[in-house]
Amino acid sequence: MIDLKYLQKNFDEASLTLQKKGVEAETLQTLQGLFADLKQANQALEALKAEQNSLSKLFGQHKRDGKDTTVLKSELDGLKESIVPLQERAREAEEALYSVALTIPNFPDDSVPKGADEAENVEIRKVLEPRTFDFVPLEHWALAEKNGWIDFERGVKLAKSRFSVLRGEAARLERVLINFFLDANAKKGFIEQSVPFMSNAAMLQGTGQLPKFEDDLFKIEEENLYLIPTAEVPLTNLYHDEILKAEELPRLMTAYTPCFRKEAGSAGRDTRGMIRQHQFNKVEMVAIAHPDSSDEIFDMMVENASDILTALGLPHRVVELCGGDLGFSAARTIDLEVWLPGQNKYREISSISNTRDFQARRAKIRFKDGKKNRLVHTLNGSALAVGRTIVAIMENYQNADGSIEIPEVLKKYM
RNA sequence: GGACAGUUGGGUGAGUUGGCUGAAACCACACCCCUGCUAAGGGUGCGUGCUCGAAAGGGUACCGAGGGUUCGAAUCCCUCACUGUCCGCCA
Repeated sequence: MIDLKYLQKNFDEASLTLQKKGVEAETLQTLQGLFADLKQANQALEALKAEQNSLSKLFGQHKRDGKDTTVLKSELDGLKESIVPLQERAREAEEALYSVALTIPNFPDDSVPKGADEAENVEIRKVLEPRTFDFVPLEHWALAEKNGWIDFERGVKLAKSRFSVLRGEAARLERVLINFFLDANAKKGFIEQSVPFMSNAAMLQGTGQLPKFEDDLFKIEEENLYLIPTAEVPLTNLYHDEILKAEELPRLMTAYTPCFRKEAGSAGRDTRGMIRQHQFNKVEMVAIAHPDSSDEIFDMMVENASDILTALGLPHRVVELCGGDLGFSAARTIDLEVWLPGQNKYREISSISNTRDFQARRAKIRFKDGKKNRLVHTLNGSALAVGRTIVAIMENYQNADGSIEIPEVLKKYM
């Protein structure tokens, strides 16, 4: 959630900044109005409550002293009655405020490039030269068929479309990649965690998936739980509603989890192959950081993910997202896009974001800064998406006969 | 799934004949003093959110969550969640 007090004091600036993310000034006007309403409603209510409290105290005293209380009682009865509508008004004002506030995206950093969509993202650098093929490289789904690696049909039979089954070497490669990623992250100081793959609504609100993006989540109705769309949710919320000591920062965490997404709104996109599945595996990094060091940690996370791709010998590029392509919670995001020779294009394989205090405010994650409690910064990033790494290995390491080499660094794991 | 018990501040834990308890005491922690050596003594401070205030300080809310009774609830009632124990079931 954005800082409403900041919005109130710096409306024009804030409104300009959020334009980058496509938020209308009008919406912010409304929000500001609701914030003022709530304040006013609370002030009126609290004044009466104060009176009620002190008179009730007096009432008790009179009772004990055996004094007459009939006058006080009728006064209090009147007060009580006049409090009811104020209470209702305050409740409504709060509801109205949050129903809007929770749907406003984070402020992008000043450094974020302007732009409407992914076409205007900015390439920062390329790493590794794509190899040249003396044959026409195949797409991964064709290679999967040749090698019997992926059973798309039976995945659909077991669940529904956008589910698949990995077989033999491919299944093993998946397991090996997870280990490789976790080990690499551990070397950078990320502590491995094994977390629930389901999450309750409060946690999902903490990281920003709810209430706005409920349609993207698989929900278990009877239990009031959701399948996690990313390990960012459990990892970040590990410290939900906690106050950490300054010296406990940063907390660096990593976890392997499957991720579940309905992919609502991407109908027809990437339907062939395993680029976009309802369930995919991912190893995630999350950092809970002191505000002063979140930029430094962000760079470290980008470097870590990029280094992993380099170690796998996978050509990729580092891309800074423009305002229009930035996610809801992110102040800044760098994507790593891996080269897919079969598709002849770069495709996202990792996304690293600094959400600043946006998630921390929702999830109430603070730290003691001397006497005061301050919001932490939270960061998250994939290192890496497992399924897409398999796709990248297949396409980049394919031979003319359709067989696939295993990258050197993975051989000791296989 | 069934039965019973419980859920208070960083921890242990009082308070459950409703008011003087936002919360005793102890521990932990921070600062200060004494002392002078590996141990101890004394003092002060020490929950969170919102809000008013330049600050000092004040108001309000929170004793698992939500609702109810009442002039007034940590204390009474209802619903739910969670924890513990026993039974059942089970990888």
